[in-house]
Amino acid sequence: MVDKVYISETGDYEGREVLLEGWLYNKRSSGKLRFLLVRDGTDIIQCVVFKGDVTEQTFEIADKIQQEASCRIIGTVKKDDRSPLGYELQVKEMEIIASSEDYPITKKEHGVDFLMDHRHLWLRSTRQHAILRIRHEIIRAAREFFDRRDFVLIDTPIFTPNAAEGTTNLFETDYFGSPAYLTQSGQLYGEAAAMAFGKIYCFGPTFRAEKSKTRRHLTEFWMIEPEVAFNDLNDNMVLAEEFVTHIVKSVLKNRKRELDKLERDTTLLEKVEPPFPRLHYKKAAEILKNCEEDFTFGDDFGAPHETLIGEKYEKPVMIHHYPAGVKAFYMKRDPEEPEFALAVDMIAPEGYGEIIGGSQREDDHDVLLGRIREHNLPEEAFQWYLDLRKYGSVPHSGFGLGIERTVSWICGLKHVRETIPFPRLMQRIYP
RNA sequence: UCCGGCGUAGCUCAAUUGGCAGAGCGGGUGGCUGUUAACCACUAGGUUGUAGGUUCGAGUCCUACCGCCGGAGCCA
Repeated sequence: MVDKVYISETGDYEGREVLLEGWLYNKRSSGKLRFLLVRDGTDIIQCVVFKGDVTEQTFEIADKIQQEASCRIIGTVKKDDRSPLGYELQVKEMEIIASSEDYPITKKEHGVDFLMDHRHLWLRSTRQHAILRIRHEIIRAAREFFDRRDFVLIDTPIFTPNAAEGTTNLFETDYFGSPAYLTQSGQLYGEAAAMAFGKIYCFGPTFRAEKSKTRRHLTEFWMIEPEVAFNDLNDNMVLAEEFVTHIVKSVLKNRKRELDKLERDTTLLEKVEPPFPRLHYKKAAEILKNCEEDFTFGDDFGAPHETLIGEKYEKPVMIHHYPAGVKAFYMKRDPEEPEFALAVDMIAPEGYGEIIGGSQREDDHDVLLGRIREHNLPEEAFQWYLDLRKYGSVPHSGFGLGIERTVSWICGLKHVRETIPFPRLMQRIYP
């Protein structure tokens, strides 16, 4: 009985006969030789079929097998320095499990739209493997970071009865005859959980119905949001920079191969280390003034502004104390300068823009109630949220990190659509 | 919603001033004992996004529409 092995394990079987199961990635030939590149998800191995070594039937199979046909191959593992894997398989027998007629994704380049129409098949390519393995590592490291610090994972609801910040950018669904909305953030529920458990995080999909057609936007994306009781804005920034550092270091350590595959220059990633530069909004606005970029003091920063500031530093930058008027109702204002909110955005370097948005939350019941009224929000819907300020309110803060933008930055991609297995964009909900 | 760009073979693209619609890849057939996006020869493959207009003649110029891409706003 031959051992069935994964390609990633073949190094342990040098000189031995093994059984591989996989799909044909590519095929080349030369006279009486057939070179089959076979993948099984763990890696790719070149299988060499020599006409003199196999039956006529096996050689025929090796000759005719189509791209992405599934197959079973028995052969001997041989060390070979010409192989990227270090090993290849000298084939003895093979069989086709299922054929693959006219596989649409060929070896030549394709356009993005075509590839996105075939996203279910595109996932089989090596570049997508590298990106999605890095995504996995980022998520793994993010959870590890909070788990090690004894944060409790609290899953927040996806159906919500009302909008946190107005309904225009929310997806509405029919919830047994009443409108319900897909969540745009777990934060408010995270605050309730932080009052119960002290330090928590939530991790789940979020939905924005904004008609954004840019390389940074998805309508469905994943966000990881910690919330910590008794943390002020400064604690929040320390947590954020340590968190991002842990993620970057984990990827550099555990996914070197994938970064190489993507030809990512890791020079700047290797410099990610606390402390990150911190910029008061006023200071950031001053930088923009010197850049001749169109900007009015008091406005929020647009994407070009963020890029400009982000490119001035080698590490991620944290901009804090935004004008209260441009920020959400739940953000606490600085008692020293009440025109500014205790908010912080983290801007990734190399033009990747905002990856984190966070703040210290308003913890005073009456002030918060006033804000809800100022914003014309439905007061009754926020009773439970106001309760958190009625029963033992404490200073607290948190932030949300966008997974796809983080993957995009760390992988050095120019578009977020490749960072999620099945992206949902304004113009795309297939496949 | 606004601004800009692009729609030609299954895919990626070319077609000079408006003058015979082409190449590579992929498919098919044949050849080669070490290929690395293998190579070589042959072969099939087209309502040039749609509708109208200008012209002797439109892939090319004009109008409208459709689709996609990028950017702005909004945000992670």
